[in-house]
Amino acid sequence: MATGRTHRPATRSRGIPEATVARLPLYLRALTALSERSVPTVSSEELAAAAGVNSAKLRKDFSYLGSYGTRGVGYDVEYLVYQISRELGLTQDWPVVIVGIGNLGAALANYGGFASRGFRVAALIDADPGMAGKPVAGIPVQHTDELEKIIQDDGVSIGVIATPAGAAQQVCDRLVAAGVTSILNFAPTVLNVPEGVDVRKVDLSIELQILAFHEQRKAGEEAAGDAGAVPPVAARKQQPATDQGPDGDVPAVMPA
Amino acid sequence: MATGRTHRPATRSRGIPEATVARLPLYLRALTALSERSVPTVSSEELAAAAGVNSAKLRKDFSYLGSYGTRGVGYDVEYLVYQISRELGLTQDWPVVIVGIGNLGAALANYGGFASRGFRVAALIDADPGMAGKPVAGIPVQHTDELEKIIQDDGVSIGVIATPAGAAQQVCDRLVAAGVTSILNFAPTVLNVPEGVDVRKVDLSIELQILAFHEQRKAGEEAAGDAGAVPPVAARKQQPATDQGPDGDVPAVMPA
DNA sequence: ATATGTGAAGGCATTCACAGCC
DNA sequence: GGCTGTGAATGCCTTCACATAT
Repeated sequence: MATGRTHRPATRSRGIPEATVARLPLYLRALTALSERSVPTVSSEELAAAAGVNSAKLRKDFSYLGSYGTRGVGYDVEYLVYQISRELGLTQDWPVVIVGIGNLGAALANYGGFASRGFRVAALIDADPGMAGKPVAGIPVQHTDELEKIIQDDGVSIGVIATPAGAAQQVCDRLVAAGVTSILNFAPTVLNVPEGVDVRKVDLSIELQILAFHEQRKAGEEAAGDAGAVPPVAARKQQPATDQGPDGDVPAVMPA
Repeated sequence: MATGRTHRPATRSRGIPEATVARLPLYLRALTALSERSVPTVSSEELAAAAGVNSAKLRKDFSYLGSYGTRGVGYDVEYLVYQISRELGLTQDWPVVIVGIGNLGAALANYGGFASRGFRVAALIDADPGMAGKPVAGIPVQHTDELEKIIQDDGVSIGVIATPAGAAQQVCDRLVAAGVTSILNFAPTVLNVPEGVDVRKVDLSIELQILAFHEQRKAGEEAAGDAGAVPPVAARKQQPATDQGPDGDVPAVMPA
């Protein structure tokens, strides 16, 4: 600790582990709920429970941000909300464009949690000329031709791709060429991007397949009958307190 | 155990690491594309590129499934498609219910990749009586009252929650009580489930916040051309913060 | 007395690099 | 020669357990 005073978040922010960054939004959500109930302080134990992680992990995570707690007491809710928001970059406004206004794109445009925290839908873009001008979630859809102009005019750096898989890479290329450096991809495709561009993907189909894998495992406890040489289970896994952790999972994906 | 070379035939359906399981769907998708183009074999290098991972990782992943490749040649596409499908449990049909047919639920119901591979939408469920009977994606929406009956009648073990955050835990409890053991949660809430139930979550807001974090870091780096040296204090966009912040403007709000 | 902050230990996952087989 | 399969090395993340602070 050495530094008894003067935290230096800027210096540390460089070294926050990815796994920790991925949990900060979770803590922030739990803290915001506490804040709305006017709870002044919270212990690592309580907050961890609310966020669905264990307390040691939470404390370690917070230690990367700085020493924001008080021993023997806990954490000041408002202060932590502010610190995490700042660390995540939510104290500024991020204009976002959504490309592909089908069912999913419309759902995203209507998603409340969007505007609520730092993000603002700057534009909705679709390739169908018939959609141009139509308002979705109160925002008029614009044609793909306008893509570059929109991004440059509004200084958009985050793009959401909700197009069919076949169009995704092309849209991605145009977004990147126009200046977007972070992409959230809902299309079931691997996107190729140049160095320096972050991509995160959300893939329904993959999530379901992972669930199916575990589901099959659960079911295959007494019926092993299937093609191939699926061997009988040798060591039965008793049902100990599976750490269950709502978390045993890795965030769906990592940046390319 | 570590001494000899435990000659064990490809019989390790048991120890597949989570990280590997999470990538199998990716490989499967790439392989399916190859299969459709009638490509007979593929090398780890090519397949890895298509899936967006590196080849050493892919080979290691496949080694957990067994020795399905041929040295000097590569992997047989059709054979691998089958093996991975089987491993993921996709050779059987998984009935799925979607609860919460708002914008998002409708988008999910319409999502093609659903039916295409092992999954079948068994029912759409919504709490709004006004929606009952209305067809979405060709499937009539049923009222929440029917939830238990549907799950039991169809033997549903996978449920998708696309309700508002406030309703998610309640829906989750009912799904679990009725027999569902795997849940895909789109609501921005931590779900509490008993042991043995798997939950995976998809959270737009969290993904955006993670992107914002990296985006902010990129922006902050532009100004600091050189790392390590003492950067100009004023160049940082970061706020001084450090003290109990009389606050400033905590962006009040939060989703649902 | 109580709860944080953190070295140290232990577990996983990724990457390396080469032996083994075609 | 070419490419897979895999021990070994490396690095990251989690968990433990306790010194430290209020």
